Parts: sequence; C-alpha cells; structure tokens
Amino acid sequence: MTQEIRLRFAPSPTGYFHVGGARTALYNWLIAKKQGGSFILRIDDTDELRNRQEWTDGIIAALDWLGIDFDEGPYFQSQRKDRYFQQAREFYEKGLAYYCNCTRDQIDERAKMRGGQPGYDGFCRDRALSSEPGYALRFKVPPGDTVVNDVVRGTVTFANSTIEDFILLKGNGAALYVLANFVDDVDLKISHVIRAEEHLPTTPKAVLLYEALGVQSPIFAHLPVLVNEKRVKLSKRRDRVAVEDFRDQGFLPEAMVNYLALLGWSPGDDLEFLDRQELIDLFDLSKVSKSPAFFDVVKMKHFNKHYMASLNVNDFIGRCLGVLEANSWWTGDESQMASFHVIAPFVQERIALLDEVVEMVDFLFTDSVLLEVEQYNFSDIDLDVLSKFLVKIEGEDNFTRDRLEEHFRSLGEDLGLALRKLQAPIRLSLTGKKVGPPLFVAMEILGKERSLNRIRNAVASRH
RNA sequence: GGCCCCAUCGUCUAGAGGCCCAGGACAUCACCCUCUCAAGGUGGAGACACGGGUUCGAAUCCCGUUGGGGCUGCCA
Repeated sequence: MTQEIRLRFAPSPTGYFHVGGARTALYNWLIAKKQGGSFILRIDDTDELRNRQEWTDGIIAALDWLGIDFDEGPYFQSQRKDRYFQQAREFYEKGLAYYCNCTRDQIDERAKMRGGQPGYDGFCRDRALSSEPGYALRFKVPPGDTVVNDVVRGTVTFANSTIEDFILLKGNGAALYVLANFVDDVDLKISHVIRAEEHLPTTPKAVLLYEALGVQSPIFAHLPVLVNEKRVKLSKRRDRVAVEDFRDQGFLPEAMVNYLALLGWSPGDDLEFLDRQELIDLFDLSKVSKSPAFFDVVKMKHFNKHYMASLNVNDFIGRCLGVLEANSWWTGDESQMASFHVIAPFVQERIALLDEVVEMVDFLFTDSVLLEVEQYNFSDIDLDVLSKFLVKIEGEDNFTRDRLEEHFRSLGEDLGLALRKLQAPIRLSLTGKKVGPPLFVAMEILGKERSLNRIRNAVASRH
C-alpha cells in the first residue's frame, strides 16, 4: 500500500519573500515532481497581527516567476479556525490537554524561584480548569522520549521532560502554529514535511500530536538554514534578499532556481548547470547537506551570466524590453528594434544582469551619454589617431563592420600602434564609454553620418 | 543557562575506511588569445577545527574539546 505523495510549502506572510523560502519551496516542488505527487501552497496566516495581504500576493507572484507552480491551494489557515478549535477540543475531551490561566509573568516568576530554568512548569495540569475566556489550552506532554526521524538529520531524540506543556489554543481561542500546522498536514494528507532547520525543535511537539491521535507522521526533512556573511540566519529585516529584488536587478528565474537548488544540495559528479528537468531527475533529499550555507550573490551572478548567454537571441531581446522601456530615449520603434537586434548577440554574451543592457546600448539611441567636448582628455596621439581614422573612412561608402575593421587595421599599420591603443579614443568619442560591444558593429549601426559626426566632435576638443 | 543541530579551500561543495600528500565550481593571481569589455584557454595560491581512540589503514567510524548555528513567545 503506497501512500500518495503530497508536499506543501507553508510560508507565513509576515514580510517579503526571501531566498530561503524560495529554496524551501523549490525542494518541496522538486520532490513532488520527481515522485509524481502534488505540490500544495498553504498560507500560514494564523498570526493576524503580522499578516498582510500584500505579502501573500508577493509570495505567489515570486513563485510564479520562479516557475514553481502548485497543484492545490493556496489554502489559508485563517479560514480554518473552527477546525483547529474542534481538534483542540478533541484533545481536551480525551484528557490529553488542559486549560491554563497562568500569565507569562507568573510562569517566569515561578521559573525564577525554581532556579532559572525558563519555561512552563505544568502548574495547571491537575487543576481541572474548564474553558473560560482568556484561558489557554495546553497539551499534556507524556513522559518518555520523542523521536523525530529526519531524512537529512537521521534520528533525533528529545527527552519529553525537556518539552514543556505547549499551548494549543490561545486565550482568545485561536490556534497556535503547532496545532494549526498539525491539523492541516493531517487533513491535507501531507506525506513529506520539508522545511528549514529552525523548525526542528518544534517537531517533537508535532510528533506527540500525531502519536496522541494515532495518526502516522509524515516524513520529515529539515534543511540547513541559509546564512548571511556573518553566518547568521538570513533575516527579512537585516538582509536584503527578497526574491523580487533579484528579479528587478535582472536575474533570470532559471539561473536563480539552478543556484538555489545547489545551495545545500549537490548531485555529485561535478555537475553545476542543471535545467529544471535535470534538477527533478537528480534531486535527492538524502543528499542534502546538514550545514548552513552562505547565500552568495556573486556566484549566483555567474549562473546568471551562463543562462543569459544560453538564451536564444529573440528570447534575450524579449527579456530586455522591460529594462529598455524604463529609459526616455527608448521608443521601441521599428528602427530602434532593428538596431537592437543587430547589437543584441554581442550584448548578450557580455552582461551578467539584464539591466546592464542599458549601459551597453544607450549610445545607439541617444547622444546624451556622449562626453562634452571639454571632457575629452585626448593626447596628441589620440587626436592623431582620430583624424587619420576619419580620413580613411570618410570616403568609404560601404559602411560595414568588415570594411571598417580593414580601415582600422590599416591605420594601425600606418601608425605602428597596437590596435588596443587605437580603439580607445575611437570608442570614447563614439560611445562616451571605455568599454562596450565591438566597435565596428556599433559603427555599422550608427551609420556613416552619425559616426563621422561623433568623431569630428571629439576631434574638436583640440584647442 | 537549557534542548537540539552542525564542522573539507575565502564561498558552495565532491568525498559514504584504502582510488585523496583531497576533486570541481565561484572569487582571486599570472600568462595566452584579443579592437575594449566579456567569453575561452593554461597555470598558481588556497581546506579535511583540535585531541584521543577503533583499524594494517580515517577527511570518512566512536568519544571528548573547541567553534558556529537554531530553538527556548498565548510568532511562524
């Protein structure tokens, strides 16, 4: 009898969606796909004070952008309060839970007198309090040990004596995380719970709940946390690691997915660049590493450059449109599109991030990026190069990249100068920059008239 | 403090007792190629935290130490 494979990603919408959550979602999705199961999105919004609709929307948009699609959901915990309450009452009626009216202060006070160990002491366990407004419902933790079988950690044993009688229902009757999670995982028939390591300490509580109800626990897997350069867990407040920020910076979703998959997992065999299907085929939870991983944007950029270069040109062009449109000089008319098509392949292999496209091509579409006459700081040699190059190309009617390069090379021979020296002043006068796409392709696009004008203008800097 | 997890180059990792005086990738350095940049090529530097065991043999197994991290909320 095989159990259905059902995995869920259950973020709480209390902030922007960061890369750690994205990786957790990805790993769940990967297993669901690999095993032909379902991937479910559940929004854990039981904390009414901190949840916001916009964060939920952001999570869904980011998952969509990454190509992590879900088969069911989103389900919202905020809509299942009655069910949690009902389940909690069942625990109470079976004598597995009890009401407690201790305040935090009283609990701390007693802990202090006991000798420092913080935590609840079971004060109300045998007081047989009944339900009243303001009373919390606590689970009666039995004696013994609780074992968590974890695919990445192995067997982890907790002494129940170190687990306090935890709260199921708050004084206002609302469910707490452990309860809501448990009920939903049972109701949704979740087979694998894959989440970050920070949840490991609460897992025995969930296991206790499964045991109390005689329900089989799902398979657990706790992933190593993602850390910042200081080696502490990535935080929404401290670290700028929002998925949407990376998207806006011009990262490609396929690059991000590939990089994220490798943060904490490796397929072996020195494999690095894996597409979605390869990821699905090779992914293996038992090979997930146990130690925290540093989220390295520099390395992700390398992945991005690779994926950028592998795009077919039309795809690349399509993805550039968004960043081009943010510039006033871009009209997107036929002429501009034609120019961009010509330069695109040369740009594509040079940039790591999508928005770098702007500085690579702006000179083709606007004069505003060119230097002012007084800003050129040409040497006599530079000026000599420019005027002699002008002479050579002024009479050229076939203004193509090949012809231009021939003139350029012959100029080098004439002057006995290295070509790298020659191109510098030409590029600067033509593009206003020291680096850029191949010069003669650029000139071909600019055309004879504009090219000559720009060089003449630069030469005019001589006084 | 308590409970739990973790520990290979700066970073991500390969390594599941001999194939490892430890391999790959990013970053870094040098050189080559080259109209700039990028790409590519070649080469360099760079790690098994420490101490005990077990074993003919340990990065790999066990114990301890140290270090780091997570949790410790009527947050998730």
